[in-house]
Amino acid sequence: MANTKLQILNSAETLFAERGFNQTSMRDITTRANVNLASVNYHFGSKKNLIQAVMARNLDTVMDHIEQVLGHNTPSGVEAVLDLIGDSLQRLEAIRPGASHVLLVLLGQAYAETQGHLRRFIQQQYAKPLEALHRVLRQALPGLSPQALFWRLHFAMGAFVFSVRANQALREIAQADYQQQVDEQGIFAHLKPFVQAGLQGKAKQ
Amino acid sequence: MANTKLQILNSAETLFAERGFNQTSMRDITTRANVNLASVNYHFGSKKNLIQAVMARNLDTVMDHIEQVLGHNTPSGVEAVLDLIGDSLQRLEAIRPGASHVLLVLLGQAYAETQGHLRRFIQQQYAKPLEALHRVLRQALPGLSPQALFWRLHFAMGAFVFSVRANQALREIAQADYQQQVDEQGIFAHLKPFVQAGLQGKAKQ
DNA sequence: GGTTAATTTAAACTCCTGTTTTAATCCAGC
DNA sequence: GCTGGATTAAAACAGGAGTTTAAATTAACC
Repeated sequence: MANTKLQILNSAETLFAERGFNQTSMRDITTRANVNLASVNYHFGSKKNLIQAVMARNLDTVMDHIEQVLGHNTPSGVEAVLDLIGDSLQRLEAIRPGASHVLLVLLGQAYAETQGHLRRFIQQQYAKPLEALHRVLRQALPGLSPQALFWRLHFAMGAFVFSVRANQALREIAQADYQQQVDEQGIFAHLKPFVQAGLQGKAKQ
Repeated sequence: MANTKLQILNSAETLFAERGFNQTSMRDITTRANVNLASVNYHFGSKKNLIQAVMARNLDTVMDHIEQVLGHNTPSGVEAVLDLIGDSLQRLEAIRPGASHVLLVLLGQAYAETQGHLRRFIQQQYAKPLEALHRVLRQALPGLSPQALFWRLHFAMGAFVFSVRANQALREIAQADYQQQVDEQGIFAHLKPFVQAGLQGKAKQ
């Protein structure tokens, strides 16, 4: 069946998001998917390829939307750009519930891993929409030098990615210390003003 | 010799910072240190304990300084708090060159790991200075609710930690794309205004 | 319906991991 | 100089990892 491939993809996606790439073995994946161990290598070639496939399935949706929107309008202002990203994630979430969380966790791991093969994969595979995003942000932040923008974008991504990565732990702490029930969107609501202010803050000196 | 323990510590520190905890095997460590494989378990008990020992050696210096300064003065304003952290890192750097970079990379990994045993270790071991830092930041940012401050602190840490974690890759990109030579302090110079603006940005709604 | 290709299966393979064991060696203190 | 605890050394251990193999099964096509 072509079902096997899909079951592997779903199983891997769930486990990757829960435990991370390295903490998830092929045996974990195939057991959960009720398929044979060797089928992963048969259908995907290697674990590395499977990781990229899981990544691509989620990121494609988001990047397609971003590319499409930026093809028509040019959002003005940092907030509009951040909203575009938020909207794209919500679109993914509508298509497959839970997928936006999964994607963010995977993204976090992709940028946190030492080797960086996933990071290269992303930058090559989605060069066009990423460049478009960079372009509108340059326009929205004319006061920043290219270097400053480069770093701030990565700081923003770091804040983003980190908050999702440590999501579970942080949510537990937040709940214990502040009796505060937090969901994914609640975190995003806190994140947006932070990133927006950080990007717009006046440059050094 | 008591030298063995120190050589292990130094070797592990270097390799952890370069490749990460999981990508560094005990054999890597002992080979580099020119000591026997079993000596790690003899002197430290386990790899997990070794990781904590490496962490503690660096974090102790920084936290001691922070605790001491906050015991005397109360810095007013976000910038002063950020400068205190920066100064503490520079102090560590003065004692052992390269150590501040190592510490930041280790911190990043500590907060990025899935299990989080290092995160718990840090929060227990350094509860007092961390609480003091939290206190002065509350005073410096009276407009933020406890919940908002909680999240922004973690966003800030994420930006911080991420930028150091992806340090090597980002520096290569920055150099290739912008002919920009960047060192550790150069990144910090970019980071400070971002975090400062992010922390001070007006809360949502 | 028989043939061929695609897929699934069970098992083994190879490599690497952290840890433990047991013997050898070192080095004080008497 | 000898004794006894501390340290180092070589080797093996036990378990888990990703991948490969070769046979069995299923599916598709003429």
